[in-house]
Amino acid sequence: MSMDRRSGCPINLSLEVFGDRWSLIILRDMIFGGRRHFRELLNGSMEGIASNILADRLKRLMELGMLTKADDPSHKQKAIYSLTEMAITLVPILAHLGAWGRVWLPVSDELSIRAELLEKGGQPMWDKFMDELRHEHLGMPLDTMSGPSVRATLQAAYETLVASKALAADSAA
Amino acid sequence: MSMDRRSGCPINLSLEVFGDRWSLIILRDMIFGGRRHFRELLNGSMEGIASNILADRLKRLMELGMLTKADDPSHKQKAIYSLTEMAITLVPILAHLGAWGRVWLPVSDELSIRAELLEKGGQPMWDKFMDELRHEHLGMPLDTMSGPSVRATLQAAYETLVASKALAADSAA
DNA sequence: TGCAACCGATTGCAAAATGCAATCAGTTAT
DNA sequence: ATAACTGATTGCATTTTGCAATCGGTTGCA
Repeated sequence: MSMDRRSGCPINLSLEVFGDRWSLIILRDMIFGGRRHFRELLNGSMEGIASNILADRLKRLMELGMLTKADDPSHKQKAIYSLTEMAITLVPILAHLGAWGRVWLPVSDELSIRAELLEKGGQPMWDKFMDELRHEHLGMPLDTMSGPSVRATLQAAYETLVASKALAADSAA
Repeated sequence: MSMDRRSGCPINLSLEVFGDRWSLIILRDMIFGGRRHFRELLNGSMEGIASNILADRLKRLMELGMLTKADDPSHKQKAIYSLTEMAITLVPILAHLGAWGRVWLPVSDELSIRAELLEKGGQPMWDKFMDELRHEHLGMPLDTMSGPSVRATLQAAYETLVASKALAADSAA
């Protein structure tokens, strides 16, 4: 990986980390989708990432310190990718990014419900989510065990909306 | 510009808008640097953008609704680029991005002082800044005229730091 | 034991994006 | 007159991307 930096500006450096069309998509799928394996990321990606691009970005994100890789004890070939603290602290940025996109871009209802809830939940919800991610990826103890996980909450809202949309489409047909 | 979207996910759509290495740099220079003209952006860019890339991105950002272009009455050839509301609302995202980069990436002291002040100022400072940008780019009245502008405050802090660094380097030599 | 499915990648290749230098025609200041 | 400056455009070499096929090894099942 090229380590030549264009400038020491924080925004520029951040852009050099995830200013491409795939890195943040992969992190999104790990954070919100709970994906940890290559194949999960490959097949689960809504946007259809190619396997060579995925391999390249995983390697790059590891070199940047955003991910770590470990052997899966249940399968000699399987690797488990984990988020580092550096990646987990992207949660507020992802929340803002989703909120901005929801206002200004042609988002789909189903896919933006998560962003809406995350925006409404604000910093307390982001803190809870980051705490859960630290537990899941770094093995840290959960600060507080209060109700369903943030990811489960978001996922449930998404599935409820998809189901109600399907129902509406059925009754219209 | 290609309008085919990979998915309706807010994060993905946001990434399709500025998930490249230059778009956000240009917006940064317009927002924090106050640049409005092609040459200002071309020569003032710390990262050294090429003129063809700049022309392409300006066109693209206009098509996306992030910028508008107007004639400069003082010079028949000059064009003035203005931020739209869509671009102005990126301020909190840029603030978060800068804050994240300051923590995790090898930023330079001089260039990160702005990000530090913007982070410490929080939402009130971001609101004031957006208000000033609306005045500057959209001709809207200033809500409150209170002290120096946010941009001037950030710029002054930057210059003070550069001067003190130069002084320290002199005394060491 | 054979075999299909699955594992994380890698390879070859075409297409697109990028970076760089030179250049453009029109405008302005001297 | 002319030199500098305006927002670009062009040509070209290099790099990155996207896609499809494939790799060698592992696993679960018959």
